[in-house]
Amino acid sequence: MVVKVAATRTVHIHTVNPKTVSAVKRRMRPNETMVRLADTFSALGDPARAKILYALAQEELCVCDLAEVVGVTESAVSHQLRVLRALGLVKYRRDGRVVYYSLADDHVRSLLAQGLDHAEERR
Amino acid sequence: MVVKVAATRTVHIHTVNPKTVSAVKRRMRPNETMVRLADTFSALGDPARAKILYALAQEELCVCDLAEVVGVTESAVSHQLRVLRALGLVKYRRDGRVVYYSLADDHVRSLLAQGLDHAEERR
DNA sequence: GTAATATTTGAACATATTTTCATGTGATCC
DNA sequence: GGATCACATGAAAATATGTTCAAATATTAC
Repeated sequence: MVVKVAATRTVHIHTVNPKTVSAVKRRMRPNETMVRLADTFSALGDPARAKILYALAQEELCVCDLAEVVGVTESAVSHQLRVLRALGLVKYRRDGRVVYYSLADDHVRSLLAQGLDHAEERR
Repeated sequence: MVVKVAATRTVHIHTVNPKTVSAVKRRMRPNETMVRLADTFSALGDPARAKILYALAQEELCVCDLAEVVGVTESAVSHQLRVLRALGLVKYRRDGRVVYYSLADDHVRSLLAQGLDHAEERR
């Protein structure tokens, strides 16, 4: 629906099913929550990071071994690990000059498993 | 470990735990699978798309109502719906000039639920 | 102390993603 | 038929993201 808001400006105020819209809006989670949700999924949404997490789902690994497993440079892995750390998805411990990373909790493990179900079920 | 591969070139051949590396590599899924996995998570990895999917997890909605719920333009929603369609995450039906979208299957619904668990559990 | 190793960091670059805006298409209403 | 509405699409613009390379930090070995 086109509505005139000034002599020269019009605006669309569409809502085909206003009741449905307000019901769904009411049930929508706060923006902050949805952004955090999206951030979590984003973390899994890059092949390198998905591989890192899948590898860590099996065993604790140090940066250089992760780089070898994933097939990218250590620097690239380190940058990715920083975002995973910031999201609280991985934790680490230092042993001498080697830093071992592992999954922060089982949430990620089950998200990965469920995502793989979907990705591997095939047409 | 730095290895000289030519008079002027050196290369790092790091592997702190070679056995672990080969074990994890052996269990790693094919690259194609991991890319598809990442693609699926990417779809959920944008706030607008996450909101769209969360809304559709409740009810079938048309494009303009989705735009209203999510708080972006219809054009933007339409573009996002195209990527969700391409990934087989949503389906749609036409009713006159209105197009109603809904979730393609329950996979996404459970991924969303599980992601929300993580996003809402606090710190 | 110096040298070497494992990792982190910063900045530049390349690439991808998202939104906007204008236009195109299909359907209904008159 | 023409006008309008709901949606889709393309290209440009604005952002964001990921990798690379060089340099910095932390730890150990000597």
